[in-house]
Amino acid sequence: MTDLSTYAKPSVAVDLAIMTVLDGRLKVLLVRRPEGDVAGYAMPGGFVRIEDSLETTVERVLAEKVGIDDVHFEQLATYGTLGRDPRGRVISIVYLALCSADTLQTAATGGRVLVNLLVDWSDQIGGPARVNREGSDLSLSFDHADILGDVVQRLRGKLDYSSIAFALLPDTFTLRAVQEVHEAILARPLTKPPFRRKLLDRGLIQPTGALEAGGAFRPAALYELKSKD
Amino acid sequence: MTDLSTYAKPSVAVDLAIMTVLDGRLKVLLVRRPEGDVAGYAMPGGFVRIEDSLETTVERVLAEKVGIDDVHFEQLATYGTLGRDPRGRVISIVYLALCSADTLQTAATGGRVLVNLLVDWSDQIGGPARVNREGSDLSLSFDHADILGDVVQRLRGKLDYSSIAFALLPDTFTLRAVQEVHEAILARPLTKPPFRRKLLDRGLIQPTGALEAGGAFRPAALYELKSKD
DNA sequence: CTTGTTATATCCTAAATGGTAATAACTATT
DNA sequence: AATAGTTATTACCATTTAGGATATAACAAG
Repeated sequence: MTDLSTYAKPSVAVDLAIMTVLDGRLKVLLVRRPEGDVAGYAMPGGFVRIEDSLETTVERVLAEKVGIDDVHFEQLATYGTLGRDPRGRVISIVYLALCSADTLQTAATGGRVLVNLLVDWSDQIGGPARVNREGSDLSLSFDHADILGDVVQRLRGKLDYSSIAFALLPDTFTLRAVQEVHEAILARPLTKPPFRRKLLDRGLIQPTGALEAGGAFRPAALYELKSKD
Repeated sequence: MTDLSTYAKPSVAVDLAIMTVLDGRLKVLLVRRPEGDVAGYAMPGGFVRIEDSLETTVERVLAEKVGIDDVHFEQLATYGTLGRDPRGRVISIVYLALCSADTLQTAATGGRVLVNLLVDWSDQIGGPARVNREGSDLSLSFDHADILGDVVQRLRGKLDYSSIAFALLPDTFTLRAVQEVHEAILARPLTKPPFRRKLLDRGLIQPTGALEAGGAFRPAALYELKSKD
């Protein structure tokens, strides 16, 4: 290998797809870009400093730009096409961050908005995402429409064999709540009994013994994630 | 966002896990690192120049450092832990590259070696990889043992729903050859009839009409990938 | 023409899947 | 206190899928 400082270096950033499910819909948190800069709405992100790891950078963006912490996040993919950022050569490492809806709603102030995220099924290749708020579509900056399309596709693929759905739920939850999260991500209805069976057979969750409160009809049992055993 | 040139930038590299199946074993192409540098064997890689896209960099490494082209490759993950390269801050974007065994064998000259790659199953979490050649283990540079562990895990996961297995085979192949590739990657035997059925039911391949030549017993039918329809 | 070996097809069992219908449990109302 | 209304949970069935054992077919070599 050659000396590390011989050539001009690209900039490296992390971009965060911070997602949740609210009212049966998949949402993502975007920031409105300032005037005079690149137009539209974008995922929050920040540059990776030479003394920070990727994870540290993610946590810094979450804290400083979004004002939340303690959320589950995982790396998805890295985008480095030339010209994807008109201001210069930027390579973006995209992370998926998941948290419950109430946390995100409090974070959606000022230039931050929580918007609906729509991605077609279209022969399991996905395609770019569309975002809208109160009926009107918003335009996405950079290549973020393509990225968010990929993000949703990966989310759908991981749903069955990972435990990401629980990252979108509070500590205790009903089986119906889990199903609603799955339906929002997959954008299609699921039938209850097989869903319950598969979920319980996976052995990831256990009943707490408590029941859902406040409902008008028969209360559902509350479950929680098993601790690792 | 801030000005792109305010802070010192990390270096960005691509590292290639160039893999094949030979004699029923999963192999990876490594380069012996020069004396006086970081010790051990490593994946071939190169720095991402500011005027090159990630894909261009991959193709450059394949051509200049390995001497092959026209191989299937796809991005896997990005590694950016502090201290993973003792020479400086390097973020590595890891690509998986797959090609047929004969291509790789001709490339394995000089400092390049084609070695066995072993990763335990261990409760589907993977763990670090081990590599050996002619019975003796080789030591891996940097964090490449951990990376190669992740690589094999991803390879195993994608085997059933993607067409990566065919990237390891010549243009026409027998069903048995496909099964051998799967068995080498999964490191366990598979039963023939269900494997054949699932493979054919997926509709990705079609018989060419020709038969395998040179064998001592009943020749198998040759298949090829269907063109996209 | 026989034998050895592998390729391919047939069949069976068990498990997972997708769904419908019945029952249970609770709230709210009368 | 009884009843209606709604949802949670269970029971059950039909279909498909996976895994595997066995039989048959096809070719080469002697």
